[in-house]
Amino acid sequence: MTSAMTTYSSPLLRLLDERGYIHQQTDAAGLDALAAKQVIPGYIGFDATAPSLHVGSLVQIMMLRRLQQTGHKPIVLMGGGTTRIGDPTGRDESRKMLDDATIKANIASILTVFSRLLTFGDGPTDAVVVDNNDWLGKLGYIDLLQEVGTHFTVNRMLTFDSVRLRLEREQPMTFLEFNYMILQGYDFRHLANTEGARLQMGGSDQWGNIINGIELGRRMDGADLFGLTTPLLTTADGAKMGKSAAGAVWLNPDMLPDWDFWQYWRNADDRDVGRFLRLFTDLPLDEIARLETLEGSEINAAKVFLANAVTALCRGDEAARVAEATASATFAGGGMGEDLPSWQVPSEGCTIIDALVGIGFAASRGEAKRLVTGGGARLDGEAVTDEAHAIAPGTGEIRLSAGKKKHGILRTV
RNA sequence: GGACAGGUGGCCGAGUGGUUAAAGGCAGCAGACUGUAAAUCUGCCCGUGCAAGCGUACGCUGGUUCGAAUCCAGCCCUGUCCA
Repeated sequence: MTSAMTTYSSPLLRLLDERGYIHQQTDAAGLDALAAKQVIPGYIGFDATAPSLHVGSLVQIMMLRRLQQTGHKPIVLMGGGTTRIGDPTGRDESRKMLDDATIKANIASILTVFSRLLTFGDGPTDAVVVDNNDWLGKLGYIDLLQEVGTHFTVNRMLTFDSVRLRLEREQPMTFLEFNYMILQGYDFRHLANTEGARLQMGGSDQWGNIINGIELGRRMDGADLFGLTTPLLTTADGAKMGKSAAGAVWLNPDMLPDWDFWQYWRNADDRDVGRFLRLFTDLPLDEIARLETLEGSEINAAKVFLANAVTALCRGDEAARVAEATASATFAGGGMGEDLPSWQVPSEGCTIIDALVGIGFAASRGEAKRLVTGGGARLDGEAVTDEAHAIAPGTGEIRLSAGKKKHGILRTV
């Protein structure tokens, strides 16, 4: 842990420190000195279990961005190989295995977001992408045991949280999963040799895995490697970041509409605003300091700024602009914006229940009925409590609301 | 391979023949209060239906019974201990 008193000489660590990225470091002074005198290739590994990362990974991506902003070289490590095993960290049960084609497709999809946040290329500080399947896939079992296995003791592996917790809860851990940390450690050593990587970053839950890599590099090559972790991001009310009502807050637009992405940030807890602005935007610190002292309804201005900035970064300026316009039309004006979800009412008309299900505000007809009965459904701002309430065709665009925050457009033409 | 314990709704966890669509908690949704915040209070929380009801559901497959999440058999999976 770093204290606020720490002063760094390198722009990299100063920036990371000021903006709240640092949780633990293996050798703060050593890394600071190195960062002050040379370009540091640093990497973070990402899982390929889904076609998109969600906002829980955004801190990590932003760290790579900060690395590049301060003149260093980000390496994006896609876990094509390790995903075939499955990281046991933080999981109380094994997860299902993915086939190679799915993993490949996931990686391609995940990478689309990175291109917005990082500059890729061949230059000394340009970001590069590597896939650990390229080297782990080639490693034979005997080679692995001989090369890497001798540097790990089971005694120590058993003390790792990822293993220990599983055992304590009497949950199964397969031998396959048990090997995850060995392979992940090997990644660092490999990247140090092939890409000159000196720094691995990650969430605080990756601390153990990172240490393994540093240790392995030291033992096998005498390399001097560094590790740095971010605090585990939870929202102010204690929930893990990245989950919302509808599920995960995905970074890819095809998995979550811009409007919902924008709303996620707009609805942030008061207490999170300053922290999020520091982590997820490039706004200068004195400006953030000003915004986060806003109180009462004024803090909403800061939330709008946050939503705009993060959406622009991950989805593009246009997406942010449209979402904000939609929000001000919808919430302030009581009207409708172009970004709201919409649904075409069938030509013969339908009931409000059909519309709620059709537009996706209710998962089943029963749920829609409960919503109506509970007084949470509104048409053009008027509460509708009659389940049979009909929506006639040919009455133009009607604003359908479910609760305070979900709004959509019914087209009846 | 053996002994023992266990597999319940998104999660945790009661339930050991009918009153059980299954206690309680968490998460979630809605209402009130607010600022599209938090906290608090209230209601809801398998599907379908206006409803009565019907259909699904307690690891899987069979069986006993008027009736099974609950009893029996076989199988699958997990844990602990033993070989």
